[in-house]
Amino acid sequence: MSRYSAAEIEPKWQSTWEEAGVFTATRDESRPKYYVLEMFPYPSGNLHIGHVRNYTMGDVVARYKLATGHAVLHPMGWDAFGLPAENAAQERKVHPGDWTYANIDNMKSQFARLGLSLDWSREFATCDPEYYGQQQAMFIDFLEKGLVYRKNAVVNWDPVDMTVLANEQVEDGKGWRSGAPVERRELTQWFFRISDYSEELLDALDRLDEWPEKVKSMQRNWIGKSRGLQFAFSVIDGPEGHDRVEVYTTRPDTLLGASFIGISPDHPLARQLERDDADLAAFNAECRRMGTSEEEMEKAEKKGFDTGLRVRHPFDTGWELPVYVANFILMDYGTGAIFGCPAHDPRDLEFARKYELPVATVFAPAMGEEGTFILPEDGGPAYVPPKPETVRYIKGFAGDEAQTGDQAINAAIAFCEENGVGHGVTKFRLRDWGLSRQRYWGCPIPVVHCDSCGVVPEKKENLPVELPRDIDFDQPGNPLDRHPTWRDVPCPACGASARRETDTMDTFVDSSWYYARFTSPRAATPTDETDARYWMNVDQYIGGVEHAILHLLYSRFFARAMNECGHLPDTAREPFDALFTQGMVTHEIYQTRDDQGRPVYHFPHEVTNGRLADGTEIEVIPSAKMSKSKRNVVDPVAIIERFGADTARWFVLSDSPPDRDVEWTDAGAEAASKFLGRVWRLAQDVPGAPEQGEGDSDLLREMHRAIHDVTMGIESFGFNTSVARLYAFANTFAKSKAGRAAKMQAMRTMAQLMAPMTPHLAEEIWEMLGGEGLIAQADWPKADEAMLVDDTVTMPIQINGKRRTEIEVPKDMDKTEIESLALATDAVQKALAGGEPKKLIVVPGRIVNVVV
RNA sequence: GCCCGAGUGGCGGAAUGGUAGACGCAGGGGAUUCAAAAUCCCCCGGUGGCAACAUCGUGUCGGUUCGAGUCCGACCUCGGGCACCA
Repeated sequence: MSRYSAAEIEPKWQSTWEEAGVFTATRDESRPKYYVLEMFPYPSGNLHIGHVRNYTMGDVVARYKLATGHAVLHPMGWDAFGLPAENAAQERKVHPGDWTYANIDNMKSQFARLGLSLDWSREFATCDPEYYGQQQAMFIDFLEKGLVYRKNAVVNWDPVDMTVLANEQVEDGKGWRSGAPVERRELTQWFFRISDYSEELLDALDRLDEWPEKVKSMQRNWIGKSRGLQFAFSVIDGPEGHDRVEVYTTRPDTLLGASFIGISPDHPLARQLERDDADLAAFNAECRRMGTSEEEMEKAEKKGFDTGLRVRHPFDTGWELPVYVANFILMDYGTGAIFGCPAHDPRDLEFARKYELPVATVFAPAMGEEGTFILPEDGGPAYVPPKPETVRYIKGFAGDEAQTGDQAINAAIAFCEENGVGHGVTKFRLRDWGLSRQRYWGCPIPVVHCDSCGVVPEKKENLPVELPRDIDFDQPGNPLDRHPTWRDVPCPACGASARRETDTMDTFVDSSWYYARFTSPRAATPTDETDARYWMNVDQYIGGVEHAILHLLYSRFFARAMNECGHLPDTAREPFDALFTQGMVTHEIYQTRDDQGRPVYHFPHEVTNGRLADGTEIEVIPSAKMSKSKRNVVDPVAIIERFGADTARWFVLSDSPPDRDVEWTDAGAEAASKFLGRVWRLAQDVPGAPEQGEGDSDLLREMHRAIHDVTMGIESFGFNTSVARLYAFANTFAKSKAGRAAKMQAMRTMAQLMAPMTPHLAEEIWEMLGGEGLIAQADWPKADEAMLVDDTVTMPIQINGKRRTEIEVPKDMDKTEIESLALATDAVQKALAGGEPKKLIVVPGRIVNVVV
């Protein structure tokens, strides 16, 4: 008997599939189409095990859909622009393009060994001029439609390296390379008007039935629709032009609990006041030294600066409130100014206690529900019940004394509108999408700055605006800015000498439409109408939950914007019909520190028994998402070399549910390999099995159940249960004494059921057992419903909810018969001790519960 | 800090509100073998018991229900996201 050798059979079938063009997607109006897409990878240089998991899952779906008669589109490409290439350029003196394409070559060869059912003829990288040229064309369309504009926005500025830093490059408020404290700097930048679509992006979530609830929930919160009151406090003796401070609040019902006004350090009033107030200027400067991330702002100690200004309460002109500049107020949200109500906001309470401001409770728990309620002014915590909860208003001014927060808010808005104090407004948290990056390795923004014409889009016939090849990273900052010739171009409008925009696009732009480009990757326009119409939408999108908000929201916006510019049909405004977020593969992080105490990370393969090769002991940080920067990644190539691709595929699908994180350990790959060997041997034995056997129908019954269960598993993304089911089927098969014909049928079916997961092994068995054609193109087996049900069923009998015994009954036995059988059992008789049951629950086919 | 998840044997996990622990790993025992590898078979949550069986048990505390891993509330721990990592 020959041994199962993945090294021999896998390349053989991979070339067979390729030669037969099995996975080339072609439009076929006679078949239902199915577009399955996994989030394309960043070409870091090597596949990691997370990729294997992600792409194997997509492959299972793609192969299954092919077997069920669909025209399948399953493409692959590269999310190839981005920071790591520039980091490599600085650290290793390689050109970002060379580095990227070399990585792509390497990863593509690793991909090939996994035997994925990908249509490689559609491959592209986002850094291909052909791709980003089309992106530039769309940018110009967006510009004409008013979907893009320029405004000022702050960035993290490293004053030593003289460069803009990504949030990731800011550590504890300092630049990661220079160690210099980061400053906020304002630059004129390009923005997409995604906020114009807030309402639509929010409403459409309700119709995304095949998206995970958690993702929709995160997007809803991110979009952040709120109803509130916008009104103004009048400033007493304020500086010229600042006699009012506009405030937005979602809790106008707490107006009588107001204790101070807080404005952002970037608020126009704060900027005005700091001109004549050195202390305030210093305070604002300190606030501006913080990084730009919301997380950093929220975690920072809450600080304020009393401007000395006072404002009048809108309900009582004699009531004056102090105006503080506070470091936790975002200029980007609302009006950049708030009123603080310490009794009902933990952050305001912390602030009020720190600066000894008054605390006044507006509402308390409803009558009879006070419990151990302590007034915030008496040292209790801020009282923030859910808005639908009924509370008792102590300092209410609209509506009943007892009402819900929601009712009170509505009543307060109505009251204020009637009395001329502001008006109700709906606001969204979602901000416009800043796409400018002051970097080289991205898609150039195709506009020209002309002294007489202003900002002028490049002519479409001049696209793509290609990145210059001759650049250097010897100095920090954007090489495009200091390139000797690239910037100098004639104005597309007047022909006078002008300057190219040197900002490039956020890489999220690249990944916001690649799914559409895959439908016609070589088209001379961004998309081809016929192809887009046929293939869109993506029927199943698969990727990491870390993309739950930004990438998916941006893509949803982009599809709408593309639709409005005629690049996608109306039906594709919502581009992903179904979404599956697979869990991450996690691994421990191994770290040492450099001479300045900064962390240095090490790959798992560099670590043996907690030490590096030179004997340095490493710190172990608990498992976290695998990431290039933390180096906690595992090389799947080593596993493929040792066991083969099928084993790697089988292993990543088994055990953990696909949507849950899995911690990578070496244990188990061995077991997967053993199992595949076992199936192989079982298949080899089939032709030699005796013609006549016993239990043919039992084996076939089990086969039909396996078909049913494995199919359900695949359709519901429960690949781990499909795998478990196949283990069980293999166990049954191994024990079966059935005759040759039954075994043949069962084994061919097993191969088919395994084919989406272990396609090479499946083809080999299929061929060995005389299957017709390629298993990759064979029709998916169908379960015979009649074979799925048992004639008898085991019913557990509970006494007071605890299982005590069981009875075996015909599956359609009626309730009263089951009742009498159950009551007759020894356990029930003993429990009843001659008495009557208090209650008897019989769920036919499921359970009997006797309450005594 | 805010938003979203997840917690079940030694381990990964299974379980339409209905027998908790399927399947796999590790472990133990056995068969085969001169021996080993490979393979095959059996056992395998804790406690008590020779056993039958009893009892406890799904992060913690409380609730709903005839019945809760599953539903509700509070908390703890871990993970993801927080707009320039991708």
